[in-house]
Amino acid sequence: MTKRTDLLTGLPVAEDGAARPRERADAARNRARVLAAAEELFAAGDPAEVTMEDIAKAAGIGRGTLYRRYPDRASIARALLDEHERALQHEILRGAPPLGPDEDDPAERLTAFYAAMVDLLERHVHLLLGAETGSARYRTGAYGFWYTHVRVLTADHPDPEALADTLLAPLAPEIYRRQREQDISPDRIKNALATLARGVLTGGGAKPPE
Amino acid sequence: MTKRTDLLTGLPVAEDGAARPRERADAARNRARVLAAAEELFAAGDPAEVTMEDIAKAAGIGRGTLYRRYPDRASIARALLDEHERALQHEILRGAPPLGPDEDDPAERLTAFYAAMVDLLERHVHLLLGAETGSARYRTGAYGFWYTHVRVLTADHPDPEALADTLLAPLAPEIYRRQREQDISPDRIKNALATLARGVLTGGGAKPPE
DNA sequence: CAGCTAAGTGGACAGCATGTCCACTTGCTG
DNA sequence: CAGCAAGTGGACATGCTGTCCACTTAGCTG
Repeated sequence: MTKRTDLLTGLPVAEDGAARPRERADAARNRARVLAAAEELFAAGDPAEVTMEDIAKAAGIGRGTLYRRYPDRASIARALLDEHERALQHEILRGAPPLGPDEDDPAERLTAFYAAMVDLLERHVHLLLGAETGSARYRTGAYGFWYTHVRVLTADHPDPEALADTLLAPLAPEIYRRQREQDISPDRIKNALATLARGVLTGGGAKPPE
Repeated sequence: MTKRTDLLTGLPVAEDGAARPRERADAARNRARVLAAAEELFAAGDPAEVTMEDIAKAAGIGRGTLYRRYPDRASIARALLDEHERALQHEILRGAPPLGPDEDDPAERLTAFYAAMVDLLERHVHLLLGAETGSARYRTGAYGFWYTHVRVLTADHPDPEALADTLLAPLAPEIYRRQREQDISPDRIKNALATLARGVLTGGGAKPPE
């Protein structure tokens, strides 16, 4: 098992809550450089092509220093992404309707969730693509959160577990990029997803008469 | 631009339809070995981890020989996958209802398509995972076919282009693998997808009263 | 303010996969 | 059976990964 590290600082997590030595000034400066350089590189081209070497060079530090904090490209992207995802998660847990828990109609709440995710994707696809492509994505903490949320929203259906992954699939960053590359606007994507949400959660979906 | 090669034989495609020299016996034997070895390797572990070197070694040929026909792992997986996908495509174009063109209800035809794709996934996830993970998948000829099919089925909706990618997303091999790893049976996945198909295509989905 | 120590740094290194190249071998045809 | 194009396979150059360790430096302590 690899040692757990804090997402933002990249420092080892104190498992026992013991006081952790303060981050040194030079380390903090370099960390900031790394994040800034990485953000820029991810935005500039295909995030999947960005290497640890690129980031180290762009940040003006050595490879060893970079690896000291971040074991791979994905962890850097996640650090950059973290606060944005947290903000949305907070909205869902504590915010106002239609996103928050006081919304009564699951279809509308799912629709709002989809819309919020599209906004997140629109602003940060490059980070999401840099973070985890393919299978690794599903092992992320963030995915777990979205999964649980959708599973709860579909609780009235016979098989929420199977539905949840199905309903989250269209939010995969690769899909979003493809749609945007085809000049499909965020609003059109939101509408398509709303159709999905309402179609699945609004009474319909019963098997037609045999 | 890379030179186009035939999916099955890996030989250069004659752009002008000129007669192509017959494949030599030793070449044919090695091609068979490559495909057999690759099939086995893909099935054995994580297809994404299989390297060209592994395949060459398992097939008992040199790396140069392997690269002569197949430029990368994905093209080998596609060669193995090709006939299976073609069979399904044929069913869709010429087969009987509910998969074929004589099916009148788009919801039922989409449901049948989903079910057929789940069968394909169940049998060949390892090949699909070996073929193209992430973005490359959408540049495949096969994906284009599925896309067109779904776009036609959703033609009555205001935005079939946006919907098509959305509805295809849950069929991504990574999603399927994740669901199966969670012990969700193919049947449950088919049902979830049927919910989707019928929800979106059966009248529902209208915005609720304001 | 000087000395100490652990945190921090960066480049060297070994490992591994890729993709190309080319001298050699072999199947096929005439 | 001779000639040649197709086919073969391993060597090579390249690029990225992740680790390691000798050196540097920030910041505490007396």
